[in-house]
Amino acid sequence: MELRYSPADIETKWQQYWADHKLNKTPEGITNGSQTEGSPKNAKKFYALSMFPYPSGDLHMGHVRNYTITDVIARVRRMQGYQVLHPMGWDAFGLPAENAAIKRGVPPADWTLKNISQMREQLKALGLSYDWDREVATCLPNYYRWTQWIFLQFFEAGLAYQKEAAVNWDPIDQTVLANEQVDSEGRSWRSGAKVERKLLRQWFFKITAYAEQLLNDLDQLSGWPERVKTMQANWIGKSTGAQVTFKTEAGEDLVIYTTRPDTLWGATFMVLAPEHPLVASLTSATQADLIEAYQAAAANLSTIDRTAEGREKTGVWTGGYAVNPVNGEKIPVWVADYVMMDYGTGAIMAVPAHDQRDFEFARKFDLPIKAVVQPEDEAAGEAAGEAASETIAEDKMTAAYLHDGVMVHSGPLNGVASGKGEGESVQRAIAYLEEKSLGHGTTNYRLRDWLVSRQRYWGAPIPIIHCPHCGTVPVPEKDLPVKLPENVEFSGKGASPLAKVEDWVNVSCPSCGAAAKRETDTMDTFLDSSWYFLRYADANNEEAVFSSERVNSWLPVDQYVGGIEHAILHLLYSRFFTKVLRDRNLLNFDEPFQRLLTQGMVQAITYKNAEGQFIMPQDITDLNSPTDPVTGERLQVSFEKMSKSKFNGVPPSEVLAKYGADTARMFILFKAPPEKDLEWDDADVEGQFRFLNRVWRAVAGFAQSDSVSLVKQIKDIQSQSLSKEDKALRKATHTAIKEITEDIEGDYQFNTAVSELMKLSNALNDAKNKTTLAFAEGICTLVLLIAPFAPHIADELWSHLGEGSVHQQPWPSVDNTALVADEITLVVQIMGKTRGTLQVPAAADKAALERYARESEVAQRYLEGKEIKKVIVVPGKLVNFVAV
RNA sequence: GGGGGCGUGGCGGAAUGGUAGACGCUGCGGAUUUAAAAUCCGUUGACUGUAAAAGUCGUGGGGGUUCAAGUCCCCCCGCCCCCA
Repeated sequence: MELRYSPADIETKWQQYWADHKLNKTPEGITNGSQTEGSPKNAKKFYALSMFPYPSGDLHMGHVRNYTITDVIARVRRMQGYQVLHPMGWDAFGLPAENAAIKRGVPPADWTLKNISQMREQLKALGLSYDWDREVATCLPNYYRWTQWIFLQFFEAGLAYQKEAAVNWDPIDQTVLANEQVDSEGRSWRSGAKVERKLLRQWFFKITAYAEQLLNDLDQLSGWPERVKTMQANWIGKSTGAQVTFKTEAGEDLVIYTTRPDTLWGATFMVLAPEHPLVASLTSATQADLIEAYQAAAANLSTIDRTAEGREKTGVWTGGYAVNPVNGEKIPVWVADYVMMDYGTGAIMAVPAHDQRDFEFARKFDLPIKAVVQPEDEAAGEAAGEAASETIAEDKMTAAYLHDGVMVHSGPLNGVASGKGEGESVQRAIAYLEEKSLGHGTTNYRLRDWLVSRQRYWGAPIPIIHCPHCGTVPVPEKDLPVKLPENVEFSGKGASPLAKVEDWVNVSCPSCGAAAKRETDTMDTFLDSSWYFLRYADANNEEAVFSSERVNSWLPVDQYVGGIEHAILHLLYSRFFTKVLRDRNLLNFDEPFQRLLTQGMVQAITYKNAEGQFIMPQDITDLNSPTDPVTGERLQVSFEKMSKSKFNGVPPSEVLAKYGADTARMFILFKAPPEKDLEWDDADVEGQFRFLNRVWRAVAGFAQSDSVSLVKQIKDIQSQSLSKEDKALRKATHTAIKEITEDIEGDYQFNTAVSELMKLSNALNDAKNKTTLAFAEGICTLVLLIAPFAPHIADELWSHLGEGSVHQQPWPSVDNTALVADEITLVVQIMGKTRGTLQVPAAADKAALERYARESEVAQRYLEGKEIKKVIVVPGKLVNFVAV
């Protein structure tokens, strides 16, 4: 055995061994009455999953971190005797492939498949324990056939529909986007372009039908980070309130939605969205031109622009009025773009005294303000930062009054406490409205239906045929998949490239046989990724989307790992799909991902000049005191997410070539807790490499000594009969087992798990006698414990110690007798301050501990001349004297 | 404005209410070496102090609970994320 650790010599060897011996194959059950092949029925199962990557062609450090985390979990579970499903695949549809086709003329399929095989090799080089037999790629017909099939399930269930709507248009990618795919600044999640508004006929999925479930079932997700659940809840945006029917002068019903029906008596005007259907009939002849111009201007603005806080309010009076049903007051109806047609009813009553946006609008257009909530007393008014007088003076208000108080000028609500609680104003108002048949309590969601069609080529074609006679006809199941044609021209402009492929578009109607046309839009790639985790359970099924039995036995995913950027998008869509497929009786669980870990970013150091430009490190003379190569000014140093544009990317291939996969894995796990951002540091990588070298030398030294024969006797070891030193070593060994097992089974504290490996390694190196049974046990345990983290070196070392692959050995178990110490360190405190420690027998009882402490030199010194008031004895820990 | 998270040495980070800073990196000193790399040993919160000791302060700031607070409670400051 080599005394020098050389990862290049062992890593590919073991990767080949694992593949040859099918170590990572998902266990297959036995086919009999109750069990289906491929389903984990008897044993405990564990489904470990990383979010699958887009095959860009190159693995980056974020991937390495994500997959290493899941791999450690999968490997530990296997050693613990679980049946493990740990698959990998490709989120392979998407725009980069199409852009490559436009730029370089490479067919998207070729480009994608080449990238996949390249990245697959990179993944294999990391020693990730995937069952490659279950690999999926969403761009292959044997996968997207079933994506199309699922689309038809949605269609059949009435959850997929077409409608004409003002949608988000990405001018760079030349396609529409769902609301979730536009950030808070109105930019595309992919291209970063400012999205535009366009009126288009598009396909939608009725995710709003599941809004309530998607919100409520968040409670089931105890293994999810709180902030992800909060983000989803915010996105769904449930609000409760009431719909109230006003009457226009012409006698038409004008229904508004409000979360504060109790303030109805304070409504002084109304506002309609520019798109509201009643605008035309309400508009007077004199206002018509102004209104039309305003509508035209609003049509070009995105939701984000229209609702931005602090934006100057705009609006136009229609010239019309409506009647407030609770008090018969006639109030003017305005049109303004801060009211959205697709939220609530597209119409609001404006209560400027108690709504900030209404307040700003009223002040700008000099509309009346009427307060109907008054602070309960002066103190409340002052505390709230409002007018200090007992009553709010409408003419002096500088902001809407949003705090609690008492209802006034509100007919039946006068004197009632304002608020949403039991018996408070909001509930009383709803009861009143319902009693008088003026309105009713209702619930509203911010969540909108999911726009799923895209005007691009490289996606799953929507399996629909448009027939002039039969209308929208689903492609019959037997005709799936609707394959993407290959003879396509890519221009990157205008409609979907599919529209120009005549022989593909023109088909006969499956229903009546007449000449008809295929739908030329493809599906949002988020559909592909909303069910891939189900397909892994039965990845090679040619007959069905999956066997329900297999899916029900493997799912839910026990541990899902991915980036926080999918907190809403992918995770919300996947939850929605799961619920719909459950309601189609295809599976029997509510939530797809039991536990979720959102790993932090991988960052590296960047240098920025005063203009905010990133400077390449190789242009900087002295990295310890970096200055601008041109101006000589001091550069700003910070850690940012790795990227080419910031000149701080570290390609995984470089690290693998220099140190090997095991070092890369260990470094990434050790450097930071998984959910926190990780700062790349070459010196720390070096440190990990040194650590693996120490492990190698320690084990190699032992394996070459005569003591290696002791390995067979380890199972007979008994702490009781050992020397003091061996006992201590054995305690270190079993402490490591205990701590590492707990770190992994608990909150995935890989950083502390690795530090425990280091402690054990240190204890072994410090051992004076390296020929003992306790030492042999320590060495073998170290190799077993390090196996999930650094799988190659562990297998190489194990091959010199034991039989078979280390990854097929059982995870070590703690011998509690080894953890018992003969002596403990007793802390002596005086008045709560630690003054010293002493070694005492572990078996000492409270009285004995107090006696030891009292007689100790430190206590004598500190307690001299003082009176002991009280003694606190914490067994096994400390004695504290309270003395004056 | 609302919600969530965070604040600990030169750095990354550890600490069931019980010795703060585990483990690692960096720095410093030393051994080995013709020299270097590699390796090994020691040291590395601040301050006071010494021959050796020993002591004081210290987990963003201020208060509180407790024999004992990084940890629990109240107020404040700063940073990050999400939603408006």
